[in-house]
Amino acid sequence: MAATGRYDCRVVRLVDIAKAAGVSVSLVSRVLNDDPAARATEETRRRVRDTAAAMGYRPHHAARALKLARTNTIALAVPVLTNAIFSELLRGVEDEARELGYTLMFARSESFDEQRQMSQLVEEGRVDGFLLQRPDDETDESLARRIGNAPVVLINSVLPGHPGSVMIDDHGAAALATEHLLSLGHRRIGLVNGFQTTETARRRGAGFAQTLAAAGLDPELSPVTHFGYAPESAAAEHAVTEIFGDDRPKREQPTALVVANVNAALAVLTCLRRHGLGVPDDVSVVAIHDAWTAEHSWPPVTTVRLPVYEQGQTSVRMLHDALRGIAAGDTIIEEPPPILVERESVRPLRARRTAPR
Amino acid sequence: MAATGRYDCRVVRLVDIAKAAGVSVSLVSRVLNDDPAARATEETRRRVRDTAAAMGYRPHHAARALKLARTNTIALAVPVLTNAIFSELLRGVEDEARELGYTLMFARSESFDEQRQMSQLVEEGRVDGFLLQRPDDETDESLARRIGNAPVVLINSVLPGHPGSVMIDDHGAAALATEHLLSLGHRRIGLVNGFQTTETARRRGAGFAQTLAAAGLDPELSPVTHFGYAPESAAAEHAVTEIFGDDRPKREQPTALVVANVNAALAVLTCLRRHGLGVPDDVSVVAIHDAWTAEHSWPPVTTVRLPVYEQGQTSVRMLHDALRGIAAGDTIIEEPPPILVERESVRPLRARRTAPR
DNA sequence: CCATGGTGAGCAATCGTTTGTCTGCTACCT
DNA sequence: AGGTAGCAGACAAACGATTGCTCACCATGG
Repeated sequence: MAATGRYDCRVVRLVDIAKAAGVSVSLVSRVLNDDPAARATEETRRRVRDTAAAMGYRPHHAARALKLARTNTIALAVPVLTNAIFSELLRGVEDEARELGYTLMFARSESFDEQRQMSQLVEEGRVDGFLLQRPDDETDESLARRIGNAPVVLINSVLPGHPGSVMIDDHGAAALATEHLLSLGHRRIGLVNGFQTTETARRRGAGFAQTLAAAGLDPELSPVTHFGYAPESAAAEHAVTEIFGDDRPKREQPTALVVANVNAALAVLTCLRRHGLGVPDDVSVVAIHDAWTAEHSWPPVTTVRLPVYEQGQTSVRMLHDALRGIAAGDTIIEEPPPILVERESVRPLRARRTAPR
Repeated sequence: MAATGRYDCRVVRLVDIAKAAGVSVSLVSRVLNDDPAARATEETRRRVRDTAAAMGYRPHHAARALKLARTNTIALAVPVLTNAIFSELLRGVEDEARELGYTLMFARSESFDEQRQMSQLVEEGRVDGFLLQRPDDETDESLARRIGNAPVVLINSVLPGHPGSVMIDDHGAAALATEHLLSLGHRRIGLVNGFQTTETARRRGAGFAQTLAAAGLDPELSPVTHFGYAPESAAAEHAVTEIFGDDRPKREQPTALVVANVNAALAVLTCLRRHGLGVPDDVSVVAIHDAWTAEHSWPPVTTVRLPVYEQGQTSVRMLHDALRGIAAGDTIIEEPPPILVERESVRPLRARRTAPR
């Protein structure tokens, strides 16, 4: 047997099994694939299966993909991999992909650009389709071009004219966070939100605003910022400066903050401290999304946990359906519902250190 | 044109270009691949290239992989993706992979097991080889079985008998952290280390111990724990309890801690607080590896930054060499050297709140 | 006794590329 | 003028798996 390169890669092929079992290649293929057209005695089938197992046969992926025009591989493309929230999504995606027989390939959205479109993965026959979480700063036109007409399910994002988005209950999560603060007596609440261009920010902003309105509060007293979540950038600093800076009279400053993303919340904590504001003594903080980092910040952050694992599962199922020609509409994961995880970054308003009323 | 499924996937093939340009398939292939055996006039070449570009030709990956027995794809398998340190490694791997013409595929080490061996990826012809960071809790035998005889470069780990590991300067990093604390007057220093079975923990432990020994210190005063880094587990709690628990007389407790991993350091901060120990007032903390989370903890953690980006690059180059039959030995990335990033978790010993000596 | 049909299995084309070999043709040398 | 060298390009066989079709054999029924 010839070795390819320095590694002894003699792979077992159908023809090897056929020879060993004394049957034809096509019969081996049919038996191993449980093809109903396979005409063989039970004894022959067993012999084929046994020799295949004994020789350690693995179907050659490229050959099969070439013949079937199907790779049984899907890609998951997200803006950043190193994100504690993403790990939940990944678990769901991975579990469901395995369940449905897909191999999973990861990619960072950023590793694609005008040169290297994502649709290339499909055109080149590397993957059948992909799950995509849209980067915050990309225009509709650019995204549409990168997607081409490849089968795509969008995660936490939408594209006008594109069917198949999977969202979570951003509205409900923001409402739950806001209600929690309201129930503790807070009346001036700020929202540190993501970029206004993103669908999640819109939905979280709406949940926040509607909850305040339902409580009969004046939106003027509820500052909202839109600087995104990236902890490396000065996003949090901008947000905190805008809300607690000198432009705003002290007595109009919020006593509590809803931060639309737990990673951003960690940066917000640092900035609040720099501004001389204590958490929770001066400002209470609730973040949307739960992650292990929220437990290890100071103070540990109260969060709203969302069903991200289930979102991952559903995304794969939707792509699977799309690949089989079953059109899918947009989906919002509402089960299980958002849950409040109470930690130490929140305190009732009356217990504030400086101003009891 | 027939559409596969509901998506219009008419891919452009060589034969389409050949027909359009009025030449044979083989000539198109040769021209597009710059095959020196291509015999064609400059004019023909241009015509072929132009029509290929105009028709948006993408070579079909599976067909090429089948013919060439080479995928130009490598996989990166790490225990956890959601790790701020990993993002640096990933950047390096991705950049170098693109440079050398490889497509990158990610996998979590955990998604492989006795059923689904990693070597399957190679046997099935999905990837040419992979980069693997060994999970902390796997035995040599199990790992060797999962790898099979596939081309693998190990990252931050070793396997007896396996050539080709890429390490960073763990020894130097631990030494630098320890020296920093020594230079500030600390004499009783603890090490919160990873599992004793891992190579990185051994090397960091050695750097720590040698530095202390060189300073003429008694190792008995330097407690070392081996509970790993996972922030979800009780690893940090075990470590802090072992070092600062009641078993150890108060006066023998360390005044400073080297934590072998920045993620673990965040958990350690939380545990120290729970034990009533202030950082840096009662205990100074230096962590190995730098990450954005270290800036946003309380207090921000002093770290040792390591050249993880370069490690990623080198790993890909080593795998590339191995695939071309160039045997590679083990490598330690020593350039650039470890750098101390000073933040607020460290204070000179004489300035301690409680004990001036 | 012949037609029919079911059973067990093999033949051969095909997926899109690559690559060794072959075929004309022109031009040049002697 | 005949032989040959060199050039432009086509032909065809792979790579490994899938699948429609064919084929031989045997039993059964009319």
